[in-house]
Amino acid sequence: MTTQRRERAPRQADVARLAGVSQSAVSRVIGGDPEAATRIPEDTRRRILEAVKELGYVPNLSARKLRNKTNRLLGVHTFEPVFPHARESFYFEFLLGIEERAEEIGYDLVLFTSTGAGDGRRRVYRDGTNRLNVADGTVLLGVATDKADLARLWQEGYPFIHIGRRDVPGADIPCVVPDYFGITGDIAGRLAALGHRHVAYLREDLELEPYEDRRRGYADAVGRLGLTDRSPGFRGEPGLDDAWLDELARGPETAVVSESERLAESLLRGLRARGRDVPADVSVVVLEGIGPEASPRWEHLDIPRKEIGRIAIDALVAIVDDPDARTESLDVPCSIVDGDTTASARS
Amino acid sequence: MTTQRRERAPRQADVARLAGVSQSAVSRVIGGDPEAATRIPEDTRRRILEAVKELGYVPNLSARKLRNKTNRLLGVHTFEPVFPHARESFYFEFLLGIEERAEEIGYDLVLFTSTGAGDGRRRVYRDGTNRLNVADGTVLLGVATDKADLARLWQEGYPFIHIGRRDVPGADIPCVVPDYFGITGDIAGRLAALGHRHVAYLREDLELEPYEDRRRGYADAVGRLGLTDRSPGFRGEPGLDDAWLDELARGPETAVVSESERLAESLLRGLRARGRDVPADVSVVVLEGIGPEASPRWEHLDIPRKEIGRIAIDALVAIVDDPDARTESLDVPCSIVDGDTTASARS
DNA sequence: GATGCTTGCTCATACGTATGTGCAGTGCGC
DNA sequence: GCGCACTGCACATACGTATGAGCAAGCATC
Repeated sequence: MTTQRRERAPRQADVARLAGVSQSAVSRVIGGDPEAATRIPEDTRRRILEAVKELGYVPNLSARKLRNKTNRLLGVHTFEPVFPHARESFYFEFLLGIEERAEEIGYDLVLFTSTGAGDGRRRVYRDGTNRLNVADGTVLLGVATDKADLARLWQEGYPFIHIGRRDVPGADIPCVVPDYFGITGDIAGRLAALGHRHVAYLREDLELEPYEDRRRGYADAVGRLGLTDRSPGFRGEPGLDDAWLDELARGPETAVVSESERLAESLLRGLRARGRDVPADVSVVVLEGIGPEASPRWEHLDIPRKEIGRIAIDALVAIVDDPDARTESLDVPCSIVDGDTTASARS
Repeated sequence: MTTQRRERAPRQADVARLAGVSQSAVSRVIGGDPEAATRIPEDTRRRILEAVKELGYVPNLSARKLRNKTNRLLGVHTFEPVFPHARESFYFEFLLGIEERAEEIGYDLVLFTSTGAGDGRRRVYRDGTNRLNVADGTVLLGVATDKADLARLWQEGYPFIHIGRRDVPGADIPCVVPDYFGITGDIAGRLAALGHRHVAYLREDLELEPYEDRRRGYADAVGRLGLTDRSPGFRGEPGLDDAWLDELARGPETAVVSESERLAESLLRGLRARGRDVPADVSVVVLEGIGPEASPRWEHLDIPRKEIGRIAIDALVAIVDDPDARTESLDVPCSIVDGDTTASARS
């Protein structure tokens, strides 16, 4: 092994010349092709490996990928900045799972992170070029998903999977998604089991797919369980106003499902201002992962993010291995974290 | 543009067939080769671009890189986890500068982030393969730099630059480094200008390159300015003990340079316990970027991290463009942030 | 001693792109 | 009516790797 800095990277042909064999012999030894490797005797094999060391040969990944169509490199692309802190704590656990699983199965990870447009949004395509294709496949994340990019990736046949459900007309985007539909149904069921018959729903002013699933799951359960909900949120109106708080304080409702901690907090303030409390008069469940430091200890939905990250990698690898395999969206069960904000219905 | 999902990615040859030209004509139109493009009439050009749209052609980056040896992709590799929060705030600004500058000059960024070894350290090589070589060059960061990796990259001739000085015997690693030597000299100069003649130095128990530079810069200035320093830190002993605090409280020293805020804080406590205060009796300057919320407002060293990130990209691109250009380490001037912890020497 | 199997390789080719060279056709000058 | 420059492409090749096919030598078998 020379300590000289090289002028040109050596290729297999150089190794071959030094070892006195052909380039293909080198390739077989390097690649560890198991069937053919046995046909190369230990002696030749050693000569080749010595030449590799001597020249400091390192395989050219681009050539490999061109030939093999595979790299053992998986990408992670976020449609919004990863570096900025704001959303980071939310995505952190996904990334942990992704990283963990990728390493377990011997894939390397690259994180794509350039901003093509000037608007801070991450885009996949930059003047007609798909940067992702240096990796065998990519996990996509982020609320600000660019659907045009998604559609194009799908149409292009590039192997990818999206964390969180995203619908694109005409394409069926492979996703791994928290089972919001099921868990909001379970939450309604739990409230019903506590004796609550009149319930309400607090809706955020956002029309993203994850919210749709929660709303459908809740509505489905309300119907199935014969509950009554006359809240604005249930009818499709976001927010929480004084008129509705007045009505809630007077009315028969004994339980509320809130799409966010923020809404739940103003609900709590509003109720207390009207002489009512949680959970004595009204039970509250929050549909969002919230930190352990929250007060009160909201009963809430927990998304198994790390697990989802791991599942995303497995699903992606399946797609990479067989691009024709139709991958349906994968639902991952969520759980309910007990808190201090639910109780039996007052009789 | 068909909305069908494709079986196989179209190549330039497919586009050429559809447009009734040769593959090379397609390449010239796509690549925008300016000299040759003029020789292709608008009509043919349009036919080709239409075929590109029709087939949804996207260039193959691996083939391009194999042929061109360039991607317009730059890598960022951290020798320690990026995702975990601990060190993040420190590296955050570097990354901002890197990202900003890369975008300005039309390069895309990929962040390498797999852990080869089980010890959580990021390594560049994974069973003899250098993952970085999917990018044209890479910016390396992190305190836990693996010097063996660095040496191998250098020997391999791979274009890279390290943020922060790192010395490897036999190789000269291209670095962009905060000019600790210069700025600690300036700090000593500033103290001298305030009339301090007897000074002291508080040393961390770490032997990393950045600390060496600060120590050399300080020592050099002390000698040059004719100051006196009889502190353990100046002699090479780390830490701060009661014996020394007693001596400092009694002795002639009127100014202290501290390698960290942590040390400065215990210094402050020790002095106050002995009836002395900062800056009335002793001036203190801290050699580390500290948050604005610190109290007292330490006079301290400021590292222009974003600027360093930007410079790293420019230096890297220079190396990528001409691998033979010997890139000396780049010193980036630091500045002193005024605080409430220095004053003129008591007379 | 002809046949066939095994060993230990080499040869040739394909992956998709970019580019130097070449060549047929057209228009112009004389 | 011929030479010449210019236009508008096509042809061929190289980048570095992996792999199916093939081939010579050696050995065993009948």
